[in-house]
Amino acid sequence: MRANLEQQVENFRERCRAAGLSLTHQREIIYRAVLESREHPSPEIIYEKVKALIPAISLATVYKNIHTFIDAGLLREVTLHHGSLRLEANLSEHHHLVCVRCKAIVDLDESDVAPVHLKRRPPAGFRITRASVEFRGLCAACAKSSKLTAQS
Amino acid sequence: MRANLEQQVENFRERCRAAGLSLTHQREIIYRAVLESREHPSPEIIYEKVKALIPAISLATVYKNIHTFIDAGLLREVTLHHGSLRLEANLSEHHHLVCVRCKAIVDLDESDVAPVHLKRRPPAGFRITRASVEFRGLCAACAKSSKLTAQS
DNA sequence: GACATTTTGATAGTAATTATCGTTAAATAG
DNA sequence: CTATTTAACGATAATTACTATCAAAATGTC
Repeated sequence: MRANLEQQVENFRERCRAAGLSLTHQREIIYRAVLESREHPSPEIIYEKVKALIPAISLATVYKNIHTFIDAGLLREVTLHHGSLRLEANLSEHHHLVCVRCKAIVDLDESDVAPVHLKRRPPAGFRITRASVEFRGLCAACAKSSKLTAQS
Repeated sequence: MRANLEQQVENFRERCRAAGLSLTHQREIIYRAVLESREHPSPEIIYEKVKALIPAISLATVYKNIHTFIDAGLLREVTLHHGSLRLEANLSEHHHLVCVRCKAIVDLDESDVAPVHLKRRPPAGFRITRASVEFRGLCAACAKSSKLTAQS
């Protein structure tokens, strides 16, 4: 279940202090905008929402704080590969192992993973055509070169 | 197991003909470049590989053909959200339902999906920190407005 | 092989994101 | 509570990834 909103915001303040981040008005409004969104918003969407409350805010501030929050583990990116299109020719069912640091993708055969299935009916007429698992973690090389600072 | 390369290329030619696509030298080399890649390449990487064989090729040709191939179902994009960063504040384990057309993302609670686990040992020292399932399909609104032409 | 149609290459244009830098606000010392 | 230090902000230029345009070249068909 979803914790109550003000509680989550208080937790946010706590974690900012713990991470040595200044608590600015802009930061709290940006974080709230993501918290209150169900739709996994893009930076542009967040910018629009925040601008309704802080008309003078800069788009750059939104981007900077999004990254600050990701680095501090307060927000998470839905995909680690948003920067550039990544392709595959393997059209058979399979799964992926992704390194959160170097973004390398390794295929896992379908048979390597316990069968995936949705226990409930998908929401409101959604027609599922495919299911694949993404395992995130650190590849051997990245694990060696660094400690994991923020989960992704 | 991986079908042999020349067989896959022959299958590619077949499917191009079936889709009414001209068989150009550029197309075959681009498709081969993806086929021969283990690393789920970006358009830039493909461009570099292809340029070694066709020095005069244009980057635009690479991009156009990648999209032609995706539309024809010959290639698949690893993530549907490479165009723009998408965020979430929900840090607990959960899964996603994604519409291949409108790119909407809906959360599924961890308990809605049968437990995910890797049956074999992850390759070469990879440390997994998280596993999540992406269900792809068409949301109700998109299913109504169109037929599914290419799988993603 | 000639013609109609696609595709290609060069390049200009656009969207998303990042860097720079002077100004302002937050944190902390006194 | 004021001054000082430091971090963050806002404006905007720059960059990166991608897309559109269009004349020239290659493909497929008859």
